[in-house]
Amino acid sequence: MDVGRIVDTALQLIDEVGIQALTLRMLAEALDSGTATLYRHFDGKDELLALVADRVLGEVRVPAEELDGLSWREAVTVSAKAFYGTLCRHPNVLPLLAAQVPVGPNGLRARERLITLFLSHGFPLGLAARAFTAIGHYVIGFSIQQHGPGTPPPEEQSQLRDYYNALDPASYPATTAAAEELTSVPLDEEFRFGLDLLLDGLEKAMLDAA
Amino acid sequence: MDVGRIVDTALQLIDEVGIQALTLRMLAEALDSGTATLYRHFDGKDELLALVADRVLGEVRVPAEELDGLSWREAVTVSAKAFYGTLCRHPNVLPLLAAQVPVGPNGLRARERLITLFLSHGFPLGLAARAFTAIGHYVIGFSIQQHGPGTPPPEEQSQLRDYYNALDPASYPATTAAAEELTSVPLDEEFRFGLDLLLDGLEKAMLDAA
DNA sequence: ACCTGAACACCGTTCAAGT
DNA sequence: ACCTGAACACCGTTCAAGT
Repeated sequence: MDVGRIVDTALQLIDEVGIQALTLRMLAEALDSGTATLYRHFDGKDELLALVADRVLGEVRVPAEELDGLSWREAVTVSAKAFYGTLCRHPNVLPLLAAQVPVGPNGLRARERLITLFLSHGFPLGLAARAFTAIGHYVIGFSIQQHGPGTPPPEEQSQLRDYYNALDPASYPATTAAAEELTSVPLDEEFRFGLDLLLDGLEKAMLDAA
Repeated sequence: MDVGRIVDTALQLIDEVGIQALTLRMLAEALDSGTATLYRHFDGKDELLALVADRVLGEVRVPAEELDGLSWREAVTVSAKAFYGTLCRHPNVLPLLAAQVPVGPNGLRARERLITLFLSHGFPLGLAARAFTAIGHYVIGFSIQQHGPGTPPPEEQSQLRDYYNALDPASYPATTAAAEELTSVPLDEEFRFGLDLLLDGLEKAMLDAA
């Protein structure tokens, strides 16, 4: 039994039941083993979870050919969407990615690629570094807010709308007026909206720097 | 013993030891009580944590007078900085705020106020709603990334720089080149940078809509 | 009627005993 | 030398017994 299979199984279980509900006993049983055996392959639950987080980051696939010939703006959009898509496939893993700066091998590779992308399009080093950080924050922040109170996404959206609509309009005139807008916009579209805000800002920063 | 005192004490303990390390026994002892007694005031640890999260949101104070006469851009900046400042005082609470859409009374009030701010400056309803979401995502996402691997902020920044610098420059040329930029920029400045990107984008969206 | 000590089922982790 | 059953300390939660 190698670490890869343990991490794969842990990710599968987390996708099904969440981080909170994953227990080492459950994981051991799924691997036809015992909890004590697991400890021979990693140092504790926290380290295992870090491996799972990096495993998910490794799932983000942006073939270099796909970015060839694109403007930096298009290339960043493709990359951010790929990242976002992967996070949406593993919503239960999001708290792990948000809780700390990812420094596993796959996290480092992703960081390296995006900073290189900015540099290759003439961004000054400082702007490239901060652009990377801002976009990373945005994608993770957006994804984590989206997959909120545990319930499945479609249910949740309409539940949230019901909640907003049930509020007293006298106390919350703006929130109730915007209830439809806050919850009915397709999430992909809302993701694009915020991303475009950031890209508009970066475009302006590049013009100002030139 | 009222719920307010329980939540205040829980927040104090979380500020000191973190969410993971807070136990109901510890909380009960700090209140000179027993765990069973706590359950008469809330339904379980999760509900208590939701109360703590909303308690923190209630700490964000932006007096209406302070926003009088400001442009929407200035007013949003003041509000976002106040929010950010409060989150920095309670970094251990961040995972709670990121894990779900805050629907407690203080969360609702904050949402209402910011959407109203946009509306009062002529933003269309849809743009106001999405601007609120984008900025909320950004502030929480930025804050949560900033307070990463458990270690205190100053240590962490230099630790992270050492980590980046120790990488093989042949494998990670961009990351090592940007190591200084990634970790040495004052955090407040970096926060402002990303926020300004968003505000630039919103300004453009307003011009396009007009 | 209200409160709570003590117990319950279960967790992450460890280690002495097995092979 | 390697593996692991069984135990340890402790968790969130519950309830029957006290006041």
